[in-house]
Amino acid sequence: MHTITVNSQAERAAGAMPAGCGTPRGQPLWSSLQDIIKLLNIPPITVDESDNNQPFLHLAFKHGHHIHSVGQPFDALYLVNAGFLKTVVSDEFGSEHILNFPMRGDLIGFDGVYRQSYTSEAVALSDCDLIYLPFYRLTALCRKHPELEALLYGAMSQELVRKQAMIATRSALTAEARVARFLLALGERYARNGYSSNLFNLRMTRSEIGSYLGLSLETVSRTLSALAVAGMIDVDQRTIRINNPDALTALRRLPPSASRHARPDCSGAGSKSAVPQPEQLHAVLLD
Amino acid sequence: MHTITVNSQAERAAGAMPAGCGTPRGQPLWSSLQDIIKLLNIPPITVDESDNNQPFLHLAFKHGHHIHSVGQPFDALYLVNAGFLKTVVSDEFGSEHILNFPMRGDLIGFDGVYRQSYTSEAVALSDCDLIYLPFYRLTALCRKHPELEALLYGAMSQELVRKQAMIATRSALTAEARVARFLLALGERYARNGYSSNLFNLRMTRSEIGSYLGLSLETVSRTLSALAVAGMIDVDQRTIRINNPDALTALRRLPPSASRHARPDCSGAGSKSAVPQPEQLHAVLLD
DNA sequence: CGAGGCCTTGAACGAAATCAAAGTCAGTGG
DNA sequence: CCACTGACTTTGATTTCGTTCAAGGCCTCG
Repeated sequence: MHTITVNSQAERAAGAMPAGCGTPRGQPLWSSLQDIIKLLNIPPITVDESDNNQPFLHLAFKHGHHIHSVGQPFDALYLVNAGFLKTVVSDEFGSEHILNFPMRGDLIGFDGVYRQSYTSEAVALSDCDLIYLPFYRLTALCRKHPELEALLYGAMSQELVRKQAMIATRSALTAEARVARFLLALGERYARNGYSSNLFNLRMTRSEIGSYLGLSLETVSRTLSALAVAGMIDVDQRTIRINNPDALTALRRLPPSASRHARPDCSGAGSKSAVPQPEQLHAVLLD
Repeated sequence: MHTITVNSQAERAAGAMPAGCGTPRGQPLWSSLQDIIKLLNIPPITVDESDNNQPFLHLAFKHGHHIHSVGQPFDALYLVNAGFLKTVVSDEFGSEHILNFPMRGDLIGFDGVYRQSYTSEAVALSDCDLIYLPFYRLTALCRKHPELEALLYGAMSQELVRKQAMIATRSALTAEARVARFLLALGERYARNGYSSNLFNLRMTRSEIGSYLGLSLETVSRTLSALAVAGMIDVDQRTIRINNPDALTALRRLPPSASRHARPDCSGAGSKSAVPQPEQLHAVLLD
């Protein structure tokens, strides 16, 4: 891996670099194709030496900065090497909808391929280290390496599948279930990167979680409190501890029409009192 | 174009054909690559003669039949040449969520690339004529024709952008606005295929529309009635006439939090009558 | 210490879901 | 031809989950 110093502003002004505001990092400035493949959340493959001689640039983005914005000409994907971001679309009224919270191993920018300009914006929620992947270089490599090509098609398809699942999830689950699953999914993603899946820090505000889940920030807050009261999690500011992942997994809405015959009260397992805990979670825990 | 007769069941059993239940059509049995490119809802390109000598097979699917189902091994995309379909995902409770209503020019099956098996199912809502596009053939051609490759990446990206828009739309719009836009979008798609954009037949049930829009079938029915009462459309069973596209376009929710400072009354623009149409659509028509 | 985000909690409201009951239509078979 | 069946649709009444509005508390950072 080389270690060079680049005046990013100059290079980028010259059109060799992204139009965003990222700057090259200090330490590992370049990554080989093989490094990149290993980083992806996808079964890795091996490519030959020769193609590892043209490494890809790392860019650093500070907390709060934009990686790309809506309408900006598309030229590259970004692979997250470190840090935490959000991707956002704005509707015609100006309200924002968060699409994803990318982290290490995630690719950003697929929506720009169509029409050659980004339709969403990506914002760093922490200081980030991203690998800059010019799309023409990527596709050129794909023509040489069918396995890599399969990887790229696969990654785009995966994005699609996630969005499909998101759509289905949103209209099928209650607020409680959505928040519960959000926490679980986040934990699993942290776990994939070597962190704890049970104890972690949210990097985003309640409002951002709400936007992602299609809920108001108040509902998110209330639900977190409710899950905490139920003992499934502990909440301290943005620190979350998951005490009972199984309960969170099982948390669901009384399905639209089914399970209406289920016993209406099953939360009182321990039955600490005759009081049916009226407010609490009107959800059902299926064993 | 060749005109041959094939025993589809035999060929498919031999692995040369899709596992679905489609059968080759009678008339135009094959399409050239160039035909296919022209059919796509994407700026067309031109490919040289040689690659038009290996044409793609057409398959006929009867109303109600499955093109592919969840979990079925992925091997191909389908391009709709004629007919009307729905793509559906089922959640863990068994409830179905409609993702799209593909018609002429639309591609089906991208979700299968990841994991090499379909995560959704596609069902014919009318008799259909689909072009069977084995994915390996497609990608092989893409390696030879960078423009075609761009088309394919672009089509996948477009899918992604649509889903993103869908997510944003669903949480930002009222039932009225969602139905209104659904009708407009459907009309435009018919128009692209040479039909009227103002007078057409819904090919799907209220329930399916509801599933697509994240609404109950009752809400869809009520909303159609309300739009009709408001004079924006006429509804006769599944026949829809759009009388006032502009009104439908302008129909929207009072934005969640924004525009609360906007004048609360701005519908009286044209002010055809002093009567504020009390119940009707409590929506706002922005000029 | 003060200001401004961010978060929590309560109360009331409201959009759409759910429940319920007719009504319409196409196709079937007597 | 017409009654019958079953799927689809409409409409009404009621319920409910989540939003909106409101107020106060907490934490951070300058």
